[in-house]
Amino acid sequence: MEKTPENCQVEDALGILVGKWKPVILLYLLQEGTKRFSELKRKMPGITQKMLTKQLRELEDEDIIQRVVYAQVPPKVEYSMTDYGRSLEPVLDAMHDWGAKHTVRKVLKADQVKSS
Amino acid sequence: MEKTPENCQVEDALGILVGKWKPVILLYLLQEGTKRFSELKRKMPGITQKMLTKQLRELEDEDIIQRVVYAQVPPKVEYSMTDYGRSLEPVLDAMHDWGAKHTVRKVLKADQVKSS
DNA sequence: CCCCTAAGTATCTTTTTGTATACTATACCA
DNA sequence: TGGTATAGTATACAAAAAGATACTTAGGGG
Repeated sequence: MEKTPENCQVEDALGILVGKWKPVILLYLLQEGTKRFSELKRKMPGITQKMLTKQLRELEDEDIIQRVVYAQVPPKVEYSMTDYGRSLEPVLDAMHDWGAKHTVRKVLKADQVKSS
Repeated sequence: MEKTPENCQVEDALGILVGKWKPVILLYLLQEGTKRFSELKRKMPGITQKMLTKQLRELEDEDIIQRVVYAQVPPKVEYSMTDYGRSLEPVLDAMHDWGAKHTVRKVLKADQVKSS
């Protein structure tokens, strides 16, 4: 597909990735596989239950992740990437690579300020 | 740099790209080069002056774009990508590619619903 | 009986984003 | 003398995202 501003598919990917916690959730699921709700929560101190639930629901609604509920008490719910979700990996990779360089640059800039 | 959730540089790129109009602005500047404020505004019917100004300022603060003011009346201000900004191109490409496939998929899904 | 756990809901408040509208400066043109 | 154009700022307001806190459900352990 042609890549013009009028025809901006960038927004679609952006729409899925935007959310304070979504990238982190996706990286966890991509790299560490299936995770329970409580495991994700423990990994992200600072997130509230409501927020985690909301982000997971949104990702599930987009078919990026899969939610499996076990009928037991206390509840057990597992989340994992769908095949479709895994197709986002190149995007996350590109962002990560850019971010890594960006971080280096920020450090250099901060350095310049200090030594001036 | 290692790619782990704890070390999430994805957010940096995301932080720069998020904003209702930023991806479109960047695609315009990347693909069509230097643009005046009013040209960008005309290209994006629906954006308010305040919003366009704000998005441009934020991109400028991140050194993604460059702002050149000509001392004349009526005012003339030109915006263009910085070299650093151009380094975002792979990210935008990855997102665009994904978005293009995603669009196709959405169409197929809508189709399934109709034929069921 | 009461408390614990896991994975949530339900409300309410705050913060962040975005929209709408009006206003400014100043050279040039008729 | 008054209108036009450009690139804004100021102010008020609406909507969306995020955060804080309390409540729920039901089985198992003490």
